[in-house]
Amino acid sequence: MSQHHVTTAPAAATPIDDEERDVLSPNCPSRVILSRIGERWTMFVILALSRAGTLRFTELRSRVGEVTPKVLTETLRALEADGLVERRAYADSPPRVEYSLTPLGESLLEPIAAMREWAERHVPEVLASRERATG
Amino acid sequence: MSQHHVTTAPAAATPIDDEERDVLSPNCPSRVILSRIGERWTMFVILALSRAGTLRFTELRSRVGEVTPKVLTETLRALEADGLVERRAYADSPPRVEYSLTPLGESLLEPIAAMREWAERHVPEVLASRERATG
DNA sequence: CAGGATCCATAGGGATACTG
DNA sequence: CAGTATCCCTATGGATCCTG
Repeated sequence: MSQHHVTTAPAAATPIDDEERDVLSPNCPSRVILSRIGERWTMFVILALSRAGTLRFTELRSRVGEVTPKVLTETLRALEADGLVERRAYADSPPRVEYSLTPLGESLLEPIAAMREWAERHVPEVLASRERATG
Repeated sequence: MSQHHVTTAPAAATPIDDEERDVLSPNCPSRVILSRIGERWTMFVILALSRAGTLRFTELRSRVGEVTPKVLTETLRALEADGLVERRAYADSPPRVEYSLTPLGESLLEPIAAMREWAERHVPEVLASRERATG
């Protein structure tokens, strides 16, 4: 993620008729979002929050059961940085922090649902095919 | 990927009210497909094939410009194993191999489109947010 | 042409232990 | 409670060179 691959062909008349090339850019919309939701715990966090509305750090953890705090924190920070999740910290003692989806995060639920539907309908075939291939 | 987490609760009245837990299974439909399309070159290959219909190995490469043959091969093999891409080899000389989407692969274009639309509409916000966060 | 074979770098994830 | 702080490991992806 630290590479830039500066495709800055300056003012030269670069014929950008093809959207194909776009897919390769680190800033390609699809890539940005797909690489984000493709990460290990992202989907879980988003779906958990979409159901619960609001969850505290430990609640989130307990729904997974296997995430280490470090990794969960990283996931949440990334989602927060992307504006998909809101982190609200209260100055209580003991500390209390609540996570929830932002409107932007909620808007993502729709394409996610489409993907899930496809997955539920077709992944059995994928798995079968995969098994045939590897044995 | 070697775990199974066989969710085959036979006849036992296992209260599978929560789909949440499912997300964690390696065989969770969503995870299967998301981790596949989340891989570095998968989307590119699928989209390229969806436009061209059929492409040879080198044609595919030239559309990317940066994939090494090894990685492209791995990507294609994975897609093939999943039944999303068809590989047709002709016994010519020089060798000729053509890749295309299977019907299953084509059916995936729909949810992908939904995701792309969301991405194109909202990723600017994500990027802006991301910039605000990291500076 | 369409890869196979090798070697290598790194990042994503994880295990553990500790703290404001 | 809600995280830090460390150390560590493997898989993914890449660079290179070679070949049926």
